[in-house]
Amino acid sequence: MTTTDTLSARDQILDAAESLFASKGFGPSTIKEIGARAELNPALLYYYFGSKEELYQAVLLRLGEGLVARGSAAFEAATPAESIRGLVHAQLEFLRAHPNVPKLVVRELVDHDARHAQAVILQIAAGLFQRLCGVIERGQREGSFRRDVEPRFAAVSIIAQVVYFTIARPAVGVFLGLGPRGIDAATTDAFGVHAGEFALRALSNPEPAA
Amino acid sequence: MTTTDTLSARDQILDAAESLFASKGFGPSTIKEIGARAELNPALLYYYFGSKEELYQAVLLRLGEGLVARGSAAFEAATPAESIRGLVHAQLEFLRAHPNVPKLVVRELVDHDARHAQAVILQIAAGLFQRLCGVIERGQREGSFRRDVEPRFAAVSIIAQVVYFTIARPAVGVFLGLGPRGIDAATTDAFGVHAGEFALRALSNPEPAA
DNA sequence: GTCTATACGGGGATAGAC
DNA sequence: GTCTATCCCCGTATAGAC
Repeated sequence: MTTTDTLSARDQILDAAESLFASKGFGPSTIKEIGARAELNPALLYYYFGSKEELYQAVLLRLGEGLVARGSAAFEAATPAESIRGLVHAQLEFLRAHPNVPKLVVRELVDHDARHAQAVILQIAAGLFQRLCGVIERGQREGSFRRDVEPRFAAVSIIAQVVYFTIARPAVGVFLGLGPRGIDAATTDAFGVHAGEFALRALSNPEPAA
Repeated sequence: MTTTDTLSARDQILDAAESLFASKGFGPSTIKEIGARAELNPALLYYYFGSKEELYQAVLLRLGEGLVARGSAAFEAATPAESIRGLVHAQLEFLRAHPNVPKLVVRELVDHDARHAQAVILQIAAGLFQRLCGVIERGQREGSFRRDVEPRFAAVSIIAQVVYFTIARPAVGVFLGLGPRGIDAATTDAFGVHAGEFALRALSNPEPAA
């Protein structure tokens, strides 16, 4: 089982690094800690990845792959409105299930101005953002959405709600009067519904006949 | 000028630490760098603050004070709609002028689950969030805003747009087709207008007579 | 209050055995 | 491929002169 073990060791390191980078950031996470969490020798990291920084990039790359997939189903909905509801719901679900994703991406944004995350950002841009814009434009053509909205700004507003809620969870909990740990699954679901409807009301055409 | 020099040294350290923590994060910022940027001996840091962590807390505390002030004027507008427009504009202006603020706060959220930022979060909650909720509720009572919206969720959605746009600037630039550095002042202003109108359309009552 | 000098630990990374 | 041992630098923090 040499091959299996090889893959497994590499993945063990990636898993350990992902959770450590997500919880502590790049700088404070140490090679020795990553090795310990992976239950492997820290020196293996250099065998597989060459350096701590290259390991970091590999983690980001692997993360980006799973991110787009989850939202894709939403774009097959019949109406633009359903697509948007589905997308918000799917993204919120995904981010809740994988809290490392937004943490790592946002950390990369503020820590390194996204220098290591260009590939991930392009993935998201092509896989989610552009398609969301397409859905909005379709709604505008079909007359259900108002035309005096810049589709790309609207897409930013939609994504912003989901991402902010996830990232700023401790602050949002305090804002809502629930305490820094007070956001539960029910609140998250309720906010997901709100975010979708909020966006749809902002987009909906007051004169559907126009 | 002993007193002046004393204050000035302390503030020089705070200024240097603020910009360094904002640009590199807490972990990677070193005592020696902070001293160098402040043009003072690194050992002074311990004289004034006791430790690197206590210095960090002092930076966060000082930052929180200026944050609320800028938005406060908006709450004196005549109508809820004007308050929301004014708040979005003022916050976007403030965040653009002080890019350290969102960076440090978000960094603290993801790095330490906001453990060091509790005081700042409470400040924002009391000084901005609650008042924003109050404005929304007033609009609902007066009939200009629809009543089937949870005011606190709506407030989160409003803040989310502004914060996300600021924090995720490199990603948003790519999304908009402008490149990672492509967001200029005009785009920021345009988005600010959009964000305000987006929220107001989502809130506005379709049957103003109700 | 401000500086110099230094202790001390822990960091990333490498050499080389197996 | 995996491990042991270790180098060397740089980090925080302190002691003590001025």
